[in-house]
Amino acid sequence: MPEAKKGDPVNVPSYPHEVLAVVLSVRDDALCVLLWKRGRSPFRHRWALPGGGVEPTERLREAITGHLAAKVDVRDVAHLEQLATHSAIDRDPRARVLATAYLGLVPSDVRPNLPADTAWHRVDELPGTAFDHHFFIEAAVARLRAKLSYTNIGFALAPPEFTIAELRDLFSAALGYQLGATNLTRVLTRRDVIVPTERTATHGQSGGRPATVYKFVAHELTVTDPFAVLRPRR
Amino acid sequence: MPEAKKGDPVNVPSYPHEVLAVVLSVRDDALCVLLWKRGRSPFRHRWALPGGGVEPTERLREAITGHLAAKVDVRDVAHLEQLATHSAIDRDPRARVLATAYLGLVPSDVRPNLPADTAWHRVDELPGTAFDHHFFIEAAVARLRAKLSYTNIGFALAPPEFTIAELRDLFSAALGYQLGATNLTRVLTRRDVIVPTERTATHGQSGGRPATVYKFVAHELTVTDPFAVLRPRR
DNA sequence: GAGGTTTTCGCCTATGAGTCGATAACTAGG
DNA sequence: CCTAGTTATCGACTCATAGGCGAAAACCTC
Repeated sequence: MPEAKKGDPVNVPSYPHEVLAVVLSVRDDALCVLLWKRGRSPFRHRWALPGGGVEPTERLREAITGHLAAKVDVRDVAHLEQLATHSAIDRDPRARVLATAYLGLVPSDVRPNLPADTAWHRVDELPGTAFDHHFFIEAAVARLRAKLSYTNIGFALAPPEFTIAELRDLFSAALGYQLGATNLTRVLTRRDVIVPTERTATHGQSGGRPATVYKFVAHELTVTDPFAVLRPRR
Repeated sequence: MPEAKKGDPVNVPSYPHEVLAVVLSVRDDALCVLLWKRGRSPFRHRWALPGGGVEPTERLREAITGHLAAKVDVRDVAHLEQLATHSAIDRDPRARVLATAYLGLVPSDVRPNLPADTAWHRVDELPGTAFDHHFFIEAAVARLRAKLSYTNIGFALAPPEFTIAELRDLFSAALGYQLGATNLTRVLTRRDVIVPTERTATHGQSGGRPATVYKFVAHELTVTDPFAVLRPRR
Protein backbone atom coordinates (compact mmCIF):
# COMPACT_ATOMS: atom_id res chain seq x y z
CA MET A 1 0.00 0.00 0.00
CA PRO A 2 1.43 3.39 -1.01
CA GLU A 3 2.23 6.08 1.51
CA ALA A 4 -0.28 8.95 1.62
CA LYS A 5 1.04 12.14 0.08
CA LYS A 6 0.05 15.69 -0.62
CA GLY A 7 -2.96 15.90 -2.88
CA ASP A 8 -4.49 12.60 -1.82
CA PRO A 9 -8.21 12.90 -1.07
CA VAL A 10 -9.13 13.55 2.55
CA ASN A 11 -12.84 12.92 2.30
CA VAL A 12 -14.25 15.36 4.83
CA PRO A 13 -16.63 18.17 3.80
CA SER A 14 -15.38 21.74 3.49
CA TYR A 15 -16.98 24.93 4.80
CA PRO A 16 -16.20 28.62 4.58
CA HIS A 17 -14.31 29.54 7.72
CA GLU A 18 -13.92 32.99 9.24
CA VAL A 19 -11.95 34.34 12.17
CA LEU A 20 -13.28 37.00 14.54
CA ALA A 21 -11.68 38.95 17.34
CA VAL A 22 -13.24 40.15 20.57
CA VAL A 23 -10.80 42.94 21.40
CA LEU A 24 -11.27 44.16 24.95
CA SER A 25 -9.76 47.14 26.66
CA VAL A 26 -10.53 49.52 29.51
CA ARG A 27 -11.56 52.96 28.24
CA ASP A 28 -12.75 55.72 30.59
CA ASP A 29 -13.02 53.34 33.53
CA ALA A 30 -15.19 50.84 31.67
CA LEU A 31 -14.49 47.56 29.94
CA CYS A 32 -15.03 48.05 26.21
CA VAL A 33 -15.09 45.94 23.08
CA LEU A 34 -13.95 47.01 19.64
CA LEU A 35 -16.80 46.88 17.12
CA TRP A 36 -17.22 47.79 13.53
CA LYS A 37 -20.38 49.07 11.85
CA ARG A 38 -21.35 46.96 8.87
CA GLY A 39 -21.95 48.85 5.64
CA ARG A 40 -23.60 45.98 3.80
CA SER A 41 -26.40 43.51 4.17
CA PRO A 42 -26.80 41.20 6.01
CA PHE A 43 -27.02 43.09 9.30
CA ARG A 44 -26.36 46.37 7.57
CA HIS A 45 -25.71 49.16 10.10
CA ARG A 46 -25.37 46.67 12.91
CA TRP A 47 -22.23 46.46 14.99
CA ALA A 48 -19.98 43.47 14.34
CA LEU A 49 -16.70 41.99 15.48
CA PRO A 50 -13.69 42.60 13.27
CA GLY A 51 -12.52 39.58 11.30
CA GLY A 52 -12.64 37.89 7.94
CA GLY A 53 -11.46 34.92 5.93
CA VAL A 54 -8.43 32.71 6.31
CA GLU A 55 -5.89 32.58 3.48
CA PRO A 56 -4.49 29.19 2.47
CA THR A 57 -1.07 30.11 3.81
CA GLU A 58 -2.31 31.46 7.15
CA ARG A 59 -3.08 29.79 10.41
CA LEU A 60 -6.11 31.09 12.29
CA ARG A 61 -4.03 33.23 14.62
CA GLU A 62 -2.14 34.80 11.74
CA ALA A 63 -5.37 35.44 9.91
CA ILE A 64 -6.98 37.32 12.77
CA THR A 65 -3.77 39.25 13.37
CA GLY A 66 -3.84 40.35 9.76
CA HIS A 67 -7.48 41.44 9.90
CA LEU A 68 -6.87 43.37 13.10
CA ALA A 69 -3.98 45.27 11.56
CA ALA A 70 -6.52 47.25 9.57
CA LYS A 71 -8.29 48.36 12.77
CA VAL A 72 -5.63 48.63 15.46
CA ASP A 73 -1.88 48.44 15.28
CA VAL A 74 -0.94 44.81 15.73
CA ARG A 75 1.66 45.69 18.36
CA ASP A 76 -1.16 47.15 20.42
CA VAL A 77 -2.63 43.73 21.07
CA ALA A 78 -0.83 42.54 24.18
CA HIS A 79 -2.54 39.18 24.40
CA LEU A 80 -4.41 36.96 21.98
CA GLU A 81 -5.96 33.58 22.72
CA GLN A 82 -8.47 31.34 21.03
CA LEU A 83 -11.98 31.44 22.43
CA ALA A 84 -14.31 29.06 20.62
CA THR A 85 -15.58 27.87 17.27
CA HIS A 86 -19.24 28.28 16.40
CA SER A 87 -20.98 26.12 13.85
CA ALA A 88 -24.71 26.86 13.87
CA ILE A 89 -26.03 26.12 10.39
CA ASP A 90 -27.68 29.50 9.88
CA ARG A 91 -25.39 31.79 11.84
CA ASP A 92 -24.84 33.55 8.51
CA PRO A 93 -28.08 33.86 6.50
CA ARG A 94 -26.22 33.64 3.19
CA ALA A 95 -24.44 30.31 3.66
CA ARG A 96 -22.95 28.08 6.29
CA VAL A 97 -19.83 29.72 7.69
CA LEU A 98 -17.87 28.34 10.59
CA ALA A 99 -16.35 30.99 12.86
CA THR A 100 -13.43 30.80 15.26
CA ALA A 101 -13.18 33.72 17.67
CA TYR A 102 -10.16 35.02 19.52
CA LEU A 103 -9.92 37.11 22.65
CA GLY A 104 -7.58 40.09 22.22
CA LEU A 105 -6.52 42.55 24.91
CA VAL A 106 -5.23 46.09 24.44
CA PRO A 107 -3.57 48.03 27.28
CA SER A 108 -5.48 51.06 28.50
CA ASP A 109 -2.72 53.49 27.60
CA VAL A 110 -2.61 52.70 23.90
CA ARG A 111 -5.04 54.80 21.87
CA PRO A 112 -5.14 53.40 18.37
CA ASN A 113 -6.39 55.64 15.57
CA LEU A 114 -9.62 53.91 14.73
CA PRO A 115 -11.15 53.93 11.25
CA ALA A 116 -14.35 55.94 10.93
CA ASP A 117 -16.65 52.90 11.07
CA THR A 118 -14.96 51.48 14.19
CA ALA A 119 -15.48 52.32 17.86
CA TRP A 120 -15.15 51.09 21.43
CA HIS A 121 -18.40 50.03 23.12
CA ARG A 122 -18.89 49.48 26.83
CA VAL A 123 -19.66 45.80 27.41
CA ASP A 124 -22.34 46.72 29.95
CA GLU A 125 -24.20 48.80 27.37
CA LEU A 126 -23.84 46.74 24.25
CA PRO A 127 -25.79 47.71 21.14
CA GLY A 128 -27.48 44.94 19.15
CA THR A 129 -24.78 43.05 17.31
CA ALA A 130 -24.67 41.26 13.98
CA PHE A 131 -24.82 37.48 13.62
CA ASP A 132 -24.05 35.56 16.81
CA HIS A 133 -21.36 38.00 17.84
CA HIS A 134 -22.85 38.81 21.23
CA PHE A 135 -22.28 35.20 22.29
CA PHE A 136 -18.62 35.54 21.54
CA ILE A 137 -18.45 38.82 23.42
CA GLU A 138 -20.11 37.35 26.49
CA ALA A 139 -17.74 34.41 26.43
CA ALA A 140 -14.76 36.71 26.07
CA VAL A 141 -15.78 38.91 28.98
CA ALA A 142 -16.39 35.89 31.19
CA ARG A 143 -13.02 34.42 30.25
CA LEU A 144 -11.19 37.65 30.95
CA ARG A 145 -12.85 38.13 34.30
CA ALA A 146 -12.09 34.59 35.38
CA LYS A 147 -8.47 34.80 34.30
CA LEU A 148 -7.93 38.09 36.12
CA SER A 149 -8.33 36.02 39.26
CA TYR A 150 -5.89 33.19 38.68
CA THR A 151 -3.45 34.39 36.02
CA ASN A 152 -1.32 37.47 35.41
CA ILE A 153 -3.48 38.46 32.43
CA GLY A 154 -3.79 41.98 33.81
CA PHE A 155 -0.48 42.82 32.14
CA ALA A 156 -2.36 42.95 28.84
CA LEU A 157 -4.81 45.58 30.12
CA ALA A 158 -2.37 47.79 32.02
CA PRO A 159 0.24 50.30 30.89
CA PRO A 160 3.90 49.27 31.29
CA GLU A 161 4.01 51.13 34.60
CA PHE A 162 1.26 52.24 36.92
CA THR A 163 0.36 53.14 40.46
CA ILE A 164 -1.75 50.93 42.68
CA ALA A 165 -4.63 53.38 42.46
CA GLU A 166 -4.56 53.15 38.68
CA LEU A 167 -4.38 49.38 38.80
CA ARG A 168 -7.29 49.24 41.24
CA ASP A 169 -9.41 51.37 38.90
CA LEU A 170 -8.36 49.22 35.95
CA PHE A 171 -9.25 45.95 37.66
CA SER A 172 -12.49 47.39 39.04
CA ALA A 173 -13.53 48.45 35.55
CA ALA A 174 -12.59 45.11 34.02
CA LEU A 175 -14.30 43.06 36.72
CA GLY A 176 -17.34 45.31 36.99
CA TYR A 177 -17.14 45.83 40.74
CA GLN A 178 -15.06 47.89 43.13
CA LEU A 179 -12.17 46.32 44.94
CA GLY A 180 -9.82 47.49 47.64
CA ALA A 181 -6.30 48.65 46.90
CA THR A 182 -4.76 47.03 49.97
CA ASN A 183 -5.79 43.54 49.16
CA LEU A 184 -5.19 43.84 45.43
CA THR A 185 -1.61 44.86 46.10
CA ARG A 186 -1.02 42.07 48.56
CA VAL A 187 -2.48 39.35 46.38
CA LEU A 188 -0.63 40.38 43.26
CA THR A 189 2.73 40.98 44.94
CA ARG A 190 2.63 37.77 46.93
CA ARG A 191 2.04 35.88 43.71
CA ASP A 192 4.94 37.73 42.11
CA VAL A 193 2.62 39.10 39.46
CA ILE A 194 3.58 42.73 40.05
CA VAL A 195 6.67 44.32 41.61
CA PRO A 196 7.33 47.86 42.85
CA THR A 197 9.89 49.93 40.96
CA GLU A 198 12.19 52.48 42.55
CA ARG A 199 10.22 55.41 41.25
CA THR A 200 7.15 57.25 42.45
CA ALA A 201 4.51 59.21 40.60
CA THR A 202 2.09 62.02 41.24
CA HIS A 203 0.08 62.26 38.01
CA GLY A 204 -3.60 61.80 38.70
CA GLN A 205 -3.34 63.08 42.24
CA SER A 206 -4.24 66.43 43.79
CA GLY A 207 -1.64 66.49 46.52
CA GLY A 208 -0.94 63.67 48.89
CA ARG A 209 1.82 61.16 49.23
CA PRO A 210 3.35 60.14 45.91
CA ALA A 211 2.45 56.63 44.84
CA THR A 212 4.99 53.90 44.21
CA VAL A 213 5.17 52.92 40.55
CA TYR A 214 4.63 49.23 39.93
CA LYS A 215 5.05 47.03 36.88
CA PHE A 216 4.09 43.50 35.86
CA VAL A 217 6.83 40.93 36.25
CA ALA A 218 5.99 38.99 33.09
CA HIS A 219 4.26 39.89 29.87
CA GLU A 220 3.35 36.38 28.90
CA LEU A 221 0.43 34.52 30.40
CA THR A 222 1.29 32.57 33.54
CA VAL A 223 -1.12 30.71 35.78
CA THR A 224 -0.96 31.09 39.52
CA ASP A 225 -0.34 27.51 40.38
CA PRO A 226 -2.34 26.63 43.43
CA PHE A 227 -5.62 27.80 42.17
CA ALA A 228 -5.96 24.06 42.43
CA VAL A 229 -8.01 23.40 45.50
CA LEU A 230 -7.38 19.68 45.80
CA ARG A 231 -3.69 19.45 46.56
CA PRO A 232 -1.43 16.42 46.70
CA ARG A 233 -1.18 14.66 50.00
CA ARG A 234 2.23 15.28 51.47
CA MET B 1 -29.78 47.92 -1.94
CA PRO B 2 -31.27 44.43 -1.71
CA GLU B 3 -31.31 42.45 1.49
CA ALA B 4 -28.78 39.61 1.64
CA LYS B 5 -30.34 36.18 1.28
CA LYS B 6 -29.46 32.54 1.20
CA GLY B 7 -27.11 31.71 -1.63
CA ASP B 8 -25.45 35.12 -1.79
CA PRO B 9 -21.66 34.88 -1.96
CA VAL B 10 -19.83 35.06 1.34
CA ASN B 11 -16.34 35.49 0.02
CA VAL B 12 -14.28 33.66 2.62
CA PRO B 13 -12.16 30.61 1.73
CA SER B 14 -13.33 27.08 2.57
CA TYR B 15 -11.36 24.27 4.15
CA PRO B 16 -12.04 20.64 4.99
CA HIS B 17 -13.05 20.53 8.64
CA GLU B 18 -12.93 17.55 10.96
CA VAL B 19 -14.04 16.99 14.53
CA LEU B 20 -12.08 14.92 17.04
CA ALA B 21 -12.86 13.70 20.53
CA VAL B 22 -10.50 13.25 23.46
CA VAL B 23 -12.56 10.78 25.48
CA LEU B 24 -11.16 10.41 28.98
CA SER B 25 -12.10 7.92 31.66
CA VAL B 26 -10.56 6.26 34.69
CA ARG B 27 -9.74 2.58 34.03
CA ASP B 28 -7.91 0.42 36.58
CA ASP B 29 -7.00 3.41 38.72
CA ALA B 30 -5.45 5.36 35.85
CA LEU B 31 -6.67 8.16 33.64
CA CYS B 32 -7.08 6.81 30.11
CA VAL B 33 -7.88 8.14 26.67
CA LEU B 34 -9.82 6.33 23.97
CA LEU B 35 -7.73 5.78 20.81
CA TRP B 36 -8.14 3.77 17.66
CA LYS B 37 -5.44 2.27 15.51
CA ARG B 38 -5.36 3.65 11.97
CA GLY B 39 -5.54 1.07 9.24
CA ARG B 40 -4.52 3.38 6.43
CA SER B 41 -1.82 5.81 5.49
CA PRO B 42 -1.02 8.45 6.60
CA PHE B 43 0.06 7.38 10.07
CA ARG B 44 -0.89 3.79 9.37
CA HIS B 45 -0.77 1.70 12.56
CA ARG B 46 -0.45 4.80 14.70
CA TRP B 47 -2.99 5.57 17.40
CA ALA B 48 -5.44 8.36 16.65
CA LEU B 49 -8.37 10.18 18.22
CA PRO B 50 -11.82 9.17 17.04
CA GLY B 51 -13.54 11.67 14.80
CA GLY B 52 -14.37 12.53 11.21
CA GLY B 53 -16.09 14.98 8.94
CA VAL B 54 -19.00 17.32 9.56
CA GLU B 55 -22.17 16.84 7.52
CA PRO B 56 -23.90 19.94 6.12
CA THR B 57 -26.84 19.46 8.46
CA GLU B 58 -24.75 18.88 11.59
CA ARG B 59 -23.20 21.25 14.06
CA LEU B 60 -19.76 20.34 15.36
CA ARG B 61 -21.12 18.86 18.58
CA GLU B 62 -23.63 16.73 16.72
CA ALA B 63 -20.95 15.56 14.32
CA ILE B 64 -18.60 14.36 17.05
CA THR B 65 -21.49 12.73 18.87
CA GLY B 66 -22.29 10.81 15.71
CA HIS B 67 -18.72 9.67 15.19
CA LEU B 68 -18.44 8.58 18.79
CA ALA B 69 -21.55 6.44 18.52
CA ALA B 70 -19.53 3.96 16.47
CA LYS B 71 -16.98 3.59 19.29
CA VAL B 72 -18.85 4.03 22.56
CA ASP B 73 -22.52 4.29 23.29
CA VAL B 74 -23.42 7.95 23.12
CA ARG B 75 -25.27 7.75 26.42
CA ASP B 76 -21.97 6.72 27.99
CA VAL B 77 -20.50 10.17 27.43
CA ALA B 78 -21.50 12.07 30.54
CA HIS B 79 -19.91 15.36 29.54
CA LEU B 80 -18.79 16.91 26.27
CA GLU B 81 -17.21 20.32 25.79
CA GLN B 82 -15.28 22.04 23.05
CA LEU B 83 -11.53 22.19 23.50
CA ALA B 84 -9.81 24.00 20.65
CA THR B 85 -9.47 24.34 16.89
CA HIS B 86 -6.12 23.65 15.24
CA SER B 87 -5.15 25.08 11.90
CA ALA B 88 -1.51 24.26 11.15
CA ILE B 89 -1.15 24.14 7.38
CA ASP B 90 0.42 20.69 7.27
CA ARG B 91 -1.19 19.00 10.21
CA ASP B 92 -2.54 16.52 7.67
CA PRO B 93 0.08 15.67 5.02
CA ARG B 94 -2.57 15.16 2.34
CA ALA B 95 -4.25 18.56 2.44
CA ARG B 96 -5.10 21.38 4.77
CA VAL B 97 -7.73 20.21 7.25
CA LEU B 98 -8.92 22.28 10.18
CA ALA B 99 -9.74 20.28 13.29
CA THR B 100 -11.95 21.09 16.24
CA ALA B 101 -11.49 18.83 19.24
CA TYR B 102 -13.91 18.07 22.06
CA LEU B 103 -13.28 16.77 25.55
CA GLY B 104 -15.55 13.83 26.43
CA LEU B 105 -15.82 12.09 29.78
CA VAL B 106 -17.07 8.57 30.48
CA PRO B 107 -17.89 7.36 34.01
CA SER B 108 -15.63 4.66 35.38
CA ASP B 109 -18.45 2.16 35.79
CA VAL B 110 -19.50 2.06 32.16
CA ARG B 111 -17.62 -0.51 30.13
CA PRO B 112 -18.45 0.05 26.49
CA ASN B 113 -17.87 -2.80 24.05
CA LEU B 114 -15.02 -1.42 22.05
CA PRO B 115 -14.40 -2.28 18.40
CA ALA B 116 -11.30 -4.37 17.75
CA ASP B 117 -9.16 -1.46 16.62
CA THR B 118 -10.06 0.69 19.64
CA ALA B 119 -8.60 0.70 23.14
CA TRP B 120 -8.05 2.76 26.30
CA HIS B 121 -4.52 4.09 26.84
CA ARG B 122 -3.11 5.47 30.06
CA VAL B 123 -2.37 9.14 29.57
CA ASP B 124 0.89 8.79 31.49
CA GLU B 125 2.13 6.12 29.06
CA LEU B 126 0.90 7.41 25.74
CA PRO B 127 2.02 5.70 22.57
CA GLY B 128 3.06 7.88 19.64
CA THR B 129 -0.08 9.35 18.15
CA ALA B 130 -1.08 10.32 14.62
CA PHE B 131 -1.15 13.91 13.37
CA ASP B 132 -1.14 16.55 16.13
CA HIS B 133 -3.41 14.49 18.34
CA HIS B 134 -1.08 14.45 21.34
CA PHE B 135 -1.48 18.22 21.65
CA PHE B 136 -5.22 17.81 21.94
CA ILE B 137 -4.78 15.06 24.51
CA GLU B 138 -2.45 17.15 26.64
CA ALA B 139 -4.86 20.07 26.51
CA ALA B 140 -7.75 17.82 27.46
CA VAL B 141 -5.97 16.32 30.44
CA ALA B 142 -4.92 19.76 31.67
CA ARG B 143 -8.47 21.06 31.30
CA LEU B 144 -9.96 18.11 33.16
CA ARG B 145 -7.48 18.38 36.01
CA ALA B 146 -8.06 22.09 36.39
CA LYS B 147 -11.82 21.72 36.35
CA LEU B 148 -11.79 18.96 38.94
CA SER B 149 -10.69 21.69 41.32
CA TYR B 150 -13.28 24.36 40.75
CA THR B 151 -16.27 22.64 39.14
CA ASN B 152 -18.38 19.56 39.81
CA ILE B 153 -17.02 17.85 36.69
CA GLY B 154 -16.26 14.75 38.75
CA PHE B 155 -19.84 13.62 38.17
CA ALA B 156 -18.83 12.69 34.63
CA LEU B 157 -16.07 10.37 35.81
CA ALA B 158 -17.87 8.72 38.72
CA PRO B 159 -20.59 6.08 38.91
CA PRO B 160 -24.07 7.25 39.96
CA GLU B 161 -23.28 6.22 43.54
CA PHE B 162 -20.00 5.60 45.28
CA THR B 163 -18.21 5.53 48.61
CA ILE B 164 -15.69 8.13 49.65
CA ALA B 165 -12.87 5.63 49.29
CA GLU B 166 -13.90 4.97 45.70
CA LEU B 167 -14.16 8.66 44.98
CA ARG B 168 -10.75 9.30 46.50
CA ASP B 169 -9.21 6.66 44.25
CA LEU B 170 -11.03 8.08 41.25
CA PHE B 171 -9.86 11.63 41.87
CA SER B 172 -6.36 10.46 42.68
CA ALA B 173 -6.18 8.60 39.39
CA ALA B 174 -7.57 11.51 37.41
CA LEU B 175 -5.32 14.10 39.04
CA GLY B 176 -2.25 11.90 39.05
CA TYR B 177 -1.49 12.27 42.74
CA GLN B 178 -2.83 10.86 46.00
CA LEU B 179 -5.24 12.88 48.07
CA GLY B 180 -6.78 12.45 51.48
CA ALA B 181 -10.32 11.20 51.95
CA THR B 182 -11.15 13.54 54.84
CA ASN B 183 -10.44 16.72 53.02
CA LEU B 184 -11.94 15.57 49.74
CA THR B 185 -15.20 14.84 51.52
CA ARG B 186 -15.27 18.16 53.31
CA VAL B 187 -14.47 20.23 50.26
CA LEU B 188 -17.02 18.53 48.03
CA THR B 189 -19.80 18.44 50.60
CA ARG B 190 -19.33 22.02 51.71
CA ARG B 191 -19.64 23.08 48.12
CA ASP B 192 -22.78 20.97 47.75
CA VAL B 193 -21.15 18.98 44.98
CA ILE B 194 -21.81 15.61 46.62
CA VAL B 195 -24.34 14.52 49.23
CA PRO B 196 -24.56 11.39 51.37
CA THR B 197 -27.43 9.00 50.73
CA GLU B 198 -29.16 6.95 53.41
CA ARG B 199 -27.50 3.75 52.36
CA THR B 200 -24.16 2.17 53.14
CA ALA B 201 -22.00 -0.25 51.20
CA THR B 202 -19.36 -2.87 51.85
CA HIS B 203 -18.23 -3.91 48.37
CA GLY B 204 -14.50 -3.38 48.00
CA GLN B 205 -13.88 -3.78 51.70
CA SER B 206 -12.46 -6.69 53.70
CA GLY B 207 -14.29 -6.08 56.92
CA GLY B 208 -14.53 -2.79 58.70
CA ARG B 209 -17.19 -0.21 59.12
CA PRO B 210 -19.51 0.07 56.11
CA ALA B 211 -19.03 3.21 54.08
CA THR B 212 -21.74 5.77 53.48
CA VAL B 213 -22.85 5.88 49.87
CA TYR B 214 -22.61 9.32 48.28
CA LYS B 215 -23.85 10.77 45.03
CA PHE B 216 -23.29 13.91 43.00
CA VAL B 217 -25.96 16.57 43.46
CA ALA B 218 -25.99 17.73 39.83
CA HIS B 219 -25.11 16.05 36.58
CA GLU B 220 -24.57 19.24 34.63
CA LEU B 221 -21.46 21.32 34.89
CA THR B 222 -21.57 23.96 37.60
CA VAL B 223 -18.72 26.24 38.66
CA THR B 224 -17.93 26.72 42.32
CA ASP B 225 -18.42 30.43 42.46
CA PRO B 226 -15.73 31.95 44.60
CA PHE B 227 -12.84 30.40 42.85
CA ALA B 228 -12.57 34.11 42.16
CA VAL B 229 -9.81 35.40 44.34
CA LEU B 230 -10.49 39.08 43.89
CA ARG B 231 -13.87 39.61 45.49
CA PRO B 232 -16.10 42.68 45.46
CA ARG B 233 -15.54 45.15 48.19
CA ARG B 234 -18.38 44.91 50.66
C1' DG C 1 4.86 75.16 59.94
C1' DA C 2 -0.14 73.78 59.83
C1' DG C 3 -3.76 71.56 57.53
C1' DG C 4 -5.31 68.79 53.79
C1' DT C 5 -4.77 64.74 50.88
C1' DT C 6 -3.44 60.34 49.36
C1' DT C 7 -0.64 56.28 49.86
C1' DT C 8 1.12 52.57 52.47
C1' DC C 9 1.80 49.62 56.32
C1' DG C 10 0.73 46.76 60.31
C1' DC C 11 -2.47 44.31 62.77
C1' DC C 12 -6.72 42.24 62.99
C1' DT C 13 -10.50 38.88 61.35
C1' DA C 14 -12.62 35.41 58.38
C1' DT C 15 -12.68 31.42 55.54
C1' DG C 16 -11.54 27.36 53.75
C1' DA C 17 -7.80 23.78 53.01
C1' DG C 18 -5.25 20.11 55.04
C1' DT C 19 -3.65 16.83 59.05
C1' DC C 20 -4.04 13.70 62.57
C1' DG C 21 -5.70 10.95 66.14
C1' DA C 22 -9.73 9.21 68.52
C1' DT C 23 -13.95 6.89 68.01
C1' DA C 24 -17.69 4.47 65.54
C1' DA C 25 -19.28 0.48 63.23
C1' DC C 26 -18.86 -3.34 61.14
C1' DT C 27 -16.67 -8.75 60.21
C1' DA C 28 -14.65 -12.98 61.47
C1' DG C 29 -12.81 -16.21 64.58
C1' DG C 30 -12.62 -18.30 68.80
C1' DC D 1 -20.93 -13.78 73.19
C1' DC D 2 -16.72 -11.65 73.29
C1' DT D 3 -12.46 -10.04 71.22
C1' DA D 4 -9.29 -8.71 67.73
C1' DG D 5 -8.91 -6.76 63.29
C1' DT D 6 -10.34 -3.49 59.83
C1' DT D 7 -12.18 0.46 57.78
C1' DA D 8 -14.95 4.72 57.89
C1' DT D 9 -16.02 8.94 60.03
C1' DC D 10 -15.80 12.81 63.03
C1' DG D 11 -13.82 16.53 65.77
C1' DA D 12 -10.13 19.46 67.00
C1' DC D 13 -6.23 21.39 65.47
C1' DT D 14 -2.85 23.98 62.19
C1' DC D 15 -1.95 26.64 58.22
C1' DA D 16 -2.28 29.59 54.22
C1' DT D 17 -4.40 33.24 52.09
C1' DA D 18 -8.10 36.69 51.46
C1' DG D 19 -10.09 40.83 53.12
C1' DG D 20 -10.77 45.14 56.32
C1' DC D 21 -9.60 49.10 58.89
C1' DG D 22 -7.22 52.64 61.07
C1' DA D 23 -2.79 54.76 62.04
C1' DA D 24 1.24 56.55 60.18
C1' DA D 25 3.98 58.16 56.25
C1' DA D 26 4.88 61.40 52.71
C1' DC D 27 3.87 64.55 49.85
C1' DC D 28 1.24 69.25 48.60
C1' DT D 29 -0.35 74.25 49.31
C1' DC D 30 -1.07 78.18 51.85
